[in-house]
Amino acid sequence: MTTQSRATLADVARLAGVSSKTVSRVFADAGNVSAETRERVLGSAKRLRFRPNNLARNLRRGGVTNTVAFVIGDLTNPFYFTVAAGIERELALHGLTMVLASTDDSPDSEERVVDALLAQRVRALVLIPIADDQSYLDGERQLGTPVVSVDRPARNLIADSVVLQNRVGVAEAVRSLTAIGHRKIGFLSNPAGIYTQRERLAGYRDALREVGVTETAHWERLDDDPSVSAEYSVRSLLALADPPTAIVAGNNRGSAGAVRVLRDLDPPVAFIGFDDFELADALGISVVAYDPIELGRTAARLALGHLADPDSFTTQVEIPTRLIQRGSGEIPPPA
Amino acid sequence: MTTQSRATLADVARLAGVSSKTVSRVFADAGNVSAETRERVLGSAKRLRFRPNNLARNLRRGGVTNTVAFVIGDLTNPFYFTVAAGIERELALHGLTMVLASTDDSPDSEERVVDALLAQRVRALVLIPIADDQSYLDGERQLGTPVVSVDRPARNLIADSVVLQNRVGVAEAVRSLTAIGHRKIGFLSNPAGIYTQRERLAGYRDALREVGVTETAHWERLDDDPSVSAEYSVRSLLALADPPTAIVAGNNRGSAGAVRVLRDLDPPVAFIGFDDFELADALGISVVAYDPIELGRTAARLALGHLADPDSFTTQVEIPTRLIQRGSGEIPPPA
DNA sequence: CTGTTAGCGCGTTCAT
DNA sequence: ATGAACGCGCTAACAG
Repeated sequence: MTTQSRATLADVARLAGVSSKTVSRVFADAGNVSAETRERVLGSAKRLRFRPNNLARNLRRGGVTNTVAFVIGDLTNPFYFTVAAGIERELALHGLTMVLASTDDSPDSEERVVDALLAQRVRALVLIPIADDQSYLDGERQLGTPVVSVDRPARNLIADSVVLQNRVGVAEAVRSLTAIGHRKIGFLSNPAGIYTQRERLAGYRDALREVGVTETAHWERLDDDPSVSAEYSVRSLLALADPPTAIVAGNNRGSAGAVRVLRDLDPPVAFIGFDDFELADALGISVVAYDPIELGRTAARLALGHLADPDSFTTQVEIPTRLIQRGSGEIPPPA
Repeated sequence: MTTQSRATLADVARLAGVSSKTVSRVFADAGNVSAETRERVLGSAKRLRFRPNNLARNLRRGGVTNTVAFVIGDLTNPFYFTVAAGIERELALHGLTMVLASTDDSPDSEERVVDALLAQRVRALVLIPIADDQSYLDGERQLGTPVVSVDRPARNLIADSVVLQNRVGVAEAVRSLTAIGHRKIGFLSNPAGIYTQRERLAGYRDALREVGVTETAHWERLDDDPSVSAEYSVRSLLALADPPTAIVAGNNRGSAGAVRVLRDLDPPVAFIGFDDFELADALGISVVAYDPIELGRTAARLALGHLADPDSFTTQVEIPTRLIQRGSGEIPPPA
């Protein structure tokens, strides 16, 4: 197989017997070209397998592309990817494409990955902050590139952000448990150090404080070690001298572990997870749910808004959560 | 907020008192520049918030970028995005980034989406074919752009492909059922029209034919309508005068439905699904599993291989599947 | 180790 | 309705 070289505007123009500008008009403006010339140009283009070069086009137009970057932590996490789906959809409505890059949840690689994307002249940057300082983006922001942080607020950077109603969502869940009499409620969190988990923990404490429970430390299983399984944490709670009658998980990792342990317990232990998951309905698991697609769409909309009006104020959006009762959260404490 | 204009190589060169080529060397070659000059250039660049423009760089270098396109059907499908994760990882190892575009499983939009990506001068194209003709890509392939189809073979196009061991995998699953005495085995498929499902159906028939069962039509639930729920299909099988004693599902959609229906059945009905899923182990569901990450990695490797050696032959790879027994597939037929 | 010249493929700005 | 000249930001190919 021989690899031929690519045809350019000029090649097409030569074959069609017109100037390159006319070909340019056919492929871009679509105006001021006679139908006959147009046909001839398109015919030549097809014969030469011509494809307009967006690199050159964008360069001439001032170095702006039609792509928006999304910097994601871990590509295998369904949550992140569903957010990506939302971003992609919203962008597609506006003729923009998404480039995706992963930091593999490594704070050190964040700046490197982001830099590489900015060098591609993306029009906007949506990111899930992993590092604990995003001040390196300030210059780019001042140059007019919209920056939107998702799931967690950016640190040391003025930027739009879209986060979940973490604290209120968990508080609502815990309140539903205290309302039916629970007072001994466990909380699972791993990794406990990140923003979302800290917020959810705060919500858990809020709701318990409302009913006079302030000593919660022994019911909290806060870890920052992926090797500590959620199953293990649940079992350690149940092994307490005074075990909880209900458990709340800060993420779907915790739910997966809890489901495995709590299924055949007698007396049953109430459970509410954060993040909905496939089959949760079939298993009767109550959860604090939200719309991850909407999270992505909202982030994309904020980016597009800044693109349309560079002088607009930065915005913080909270995506609502809602408690979905499916049984496991409605189990009362043993009499 | 005022948006300043972006600094260029020349701006940095002027401030540093060197030629633009020297600045270029600092940011690209990283060779043949004295440490002192280098420092001065980097200092000026920082002050001006200079960021190299990859568009211009790539244009000058012959219009080749560092991006590979992945055209995906439906971003919200966990299978697809896990494949994407594999692609991204493999590409990242080679300094390439992935751009992602979705056809929303609409055959009509495929060519449009692909065209837009090719105009961005991606170095290679990985796609999940949705349309039933990919001949429109032949010109691009002849120009040297590697094309790799994933999950399904491309139609009317010479291209590398990576598919699953669909037929063999399902045959193995069905054989495990016939081995313990099952003869009446149902098969769920929706959408039944696509390549993977047709292959899996063929595997199902293969294995049953081996034990002399050739009349399988009434146990096959083949639909091409998303509104027909898997639950409904399962129930319709169980409602037969002579209901199956085991059921095999062609995808995880079928598994989700089957799990809901089969949980509390007496006598129990054996079940094996295609595609592994979260909590399948906790639920004791046997499945035909494979490594979707590996599917993506392999696709990326094929693309990279063609990039390294444009004259290499096209390759068809089959990713192995394996039967994971977790209980549901080991239930014998009622005596 | 550093600079000069030319041009990647296209669109803009004029002109005709 | 069409064309000529120039330049977007950068790097290849040469000098020196």
